[in-house]
Amino acid sequence: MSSPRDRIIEITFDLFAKQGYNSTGINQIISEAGVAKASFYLHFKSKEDLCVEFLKVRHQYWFNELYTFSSGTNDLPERLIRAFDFLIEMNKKENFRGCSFLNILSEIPVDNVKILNVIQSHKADLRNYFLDMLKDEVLSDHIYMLFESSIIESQLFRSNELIEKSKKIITNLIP
Amino acid sequence: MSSPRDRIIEITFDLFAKQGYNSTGINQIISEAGVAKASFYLHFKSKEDLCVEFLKVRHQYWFNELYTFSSGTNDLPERLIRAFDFLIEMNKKENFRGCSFLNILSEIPVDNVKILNVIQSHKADLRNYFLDMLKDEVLSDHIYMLFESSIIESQLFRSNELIEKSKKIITNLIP
Amino acid sequence: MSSPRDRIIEITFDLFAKQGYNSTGINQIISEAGVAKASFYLHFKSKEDLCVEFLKVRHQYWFNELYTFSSGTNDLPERLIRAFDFLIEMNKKENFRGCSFLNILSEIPVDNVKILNVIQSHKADLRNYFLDMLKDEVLSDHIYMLFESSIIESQLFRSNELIEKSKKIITNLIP
Amino acid sequence: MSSPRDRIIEITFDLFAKQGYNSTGINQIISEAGVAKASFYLHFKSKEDLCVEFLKVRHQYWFNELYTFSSGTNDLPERLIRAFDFLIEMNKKENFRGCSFLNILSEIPVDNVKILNVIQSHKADLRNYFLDMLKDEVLSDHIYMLFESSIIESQLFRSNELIEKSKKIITNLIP
DNA sequence: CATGAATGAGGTTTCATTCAT
DNA sequence: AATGAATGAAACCTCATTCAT
Repeated sequence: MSSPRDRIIEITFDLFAKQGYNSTGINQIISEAGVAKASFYLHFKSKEDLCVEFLKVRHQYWFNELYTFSSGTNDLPERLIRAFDFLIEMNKKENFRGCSFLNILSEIPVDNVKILNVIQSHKADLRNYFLDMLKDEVLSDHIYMLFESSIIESQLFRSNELIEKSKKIITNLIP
Repeated sequence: MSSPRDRIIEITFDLFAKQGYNSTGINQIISEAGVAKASFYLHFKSKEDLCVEFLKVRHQYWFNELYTFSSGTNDLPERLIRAFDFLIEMNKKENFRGCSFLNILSEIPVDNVKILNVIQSHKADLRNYFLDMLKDEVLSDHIYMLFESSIIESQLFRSNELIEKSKKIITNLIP
Repeated sequence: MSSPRDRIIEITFDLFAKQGYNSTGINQIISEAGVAKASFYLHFKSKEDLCVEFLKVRHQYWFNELYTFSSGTNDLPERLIRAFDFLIEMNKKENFRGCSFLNILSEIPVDNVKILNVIQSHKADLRNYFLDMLKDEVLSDHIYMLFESSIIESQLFRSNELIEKSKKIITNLIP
Repeated sequence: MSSPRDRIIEITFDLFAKQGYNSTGINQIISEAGVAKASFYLHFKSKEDLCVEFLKVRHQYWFNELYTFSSGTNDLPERLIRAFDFLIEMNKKENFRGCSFLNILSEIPVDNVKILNVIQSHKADLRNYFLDMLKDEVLSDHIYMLFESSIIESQLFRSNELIEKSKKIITNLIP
């Protein structure tokens, strides 16, 4: 059996993504991880600290999945389309729970800089992901914004409709 | 002095928009509204009910402000640009708190259909707002998605940068 | 049966005096008072608040008992002696638990002004009690200090020895 | 670098005197001493044990300082006055934190005999300090009590006023 | 229509101590 | 002799909601 710390992170990964930050209590985490409460606080200074750790793990996981999903082609438009198909895949896997980073952004007080920084950093990386591919800041940000909307609107309407529409739109945008 | 119900709604309007749904407790609401606890539950079956009411009021308010801000021109591109300028105005007024509807979407459990419906309805109206103007579903959804991203990204980065970029992009999109 | 608030105060009165401030938890108080936790916080903003309330009640009680015990004579030396006999009485009744005010003074952080003020106020009243009787500040403070020591030393040694010695001393001090 | 045990004692000496017994956690002690948790319990059976050790070290320290401060004169009244001036010096050095022994007396449960004995022993030594000087039990206990009050009242009122008053009083007491 | 007291369930965090290595 | 992870129990406090009046 894995270490308490690992079990906490594993369970947190599931619960935060599924239920959100505020709806997931320490009690549920330690209970499902089979860990004593004091053990939790041995490894994480606070729930906020756990959140930062979660976001970092999620960041790793999410980009890994994206890379894996998009690899296998060097065709630029194809790679872009695959990024959006990745969203469809994630919606299927996670039942339209949207973006953990944006969800937590909505849950934290405006002055929580520690968490905000991690979220900003994640999205900055995503912006760069598109910029690296397209080498055109206006175009890449354009697509980044369609990508972000695609996540949110599919979460809102529990549907991939606008993701599909985005795919069509960007097909026409790319030279 | 206005009725207890009105005072509750008025205060809720401020607090939910400013602090979010979960961070605003019933106690704070009734205390700032100067209303007894039981009086609150006389007018609202639950906090969820109040949330629905809040979203309806917010819906009214938000579209009124948008209409007011966009009126005064019949030029199509100009009206579109003004919609985005309205976001800048709101960010200034509400300190980059983002969209109350999307924020609450992130805060509620996935199975809360009652609230979800109100949020979906609001965003459907917004989609129609652009569709009515543009009469082209692909184009209007395209702009709708840029609009949604503009809200979220400005909330995330506490900056109007991507709103301004969107304005430039749509200028080139409109025939 | 009395109100929850009264039961809380009654139980607190016993527990704080018997066990001290830090050794008495909210859980024990509400459990012995037969009151829900939220009911406690309905009436007291915090444990610190309860402490202030306790000290005020204790202040009332203690001076009432002192007055009662010392009444029945107008002879000055006799009244003074009775004040010290009152300490013996209290030690018997409360098993040498000493002074609640001084005990709590030792338990709070140095910067807790709210509680400190109440304690200072109590002791200032006691100093004035002797000053009013003796009309001589040096003499009254002299006796006040013997009185304070009498409390503490009897608590420390679980004995009335130094109270008795103080009685002999002040008999020689009074003209 | 000194041994873990010594570092623990050194840090404890500072923290217990500054923050009190209950407000100082084992975690803070080992963290500031740079010692592992288990190493602590290797040297001390319990926090209570550490407390006993602390009181013994404090006892040594306190009397040493008192002797040092009072030496340099063989004049009896002068030596007595210096004892009270020593209190003023300690208040200055330790910011009116009072007597560690009496503070801990207030913090421990009434039935903690182990710690109680050490405190009683310290104060018995202090009583003997005055008795050895004065050879008159009534007078020495009289002054001992003024001394004890002086400590406590200066802690309570964050002022040396009653110490100064005690000095005047005892000047008149000594033949 | 209005009230304020009362609640059960849960929140996050910290305590002194022990165990396996 | 030394360690750091793990713990059960308890700390103080807040949540949305209901009840008796």
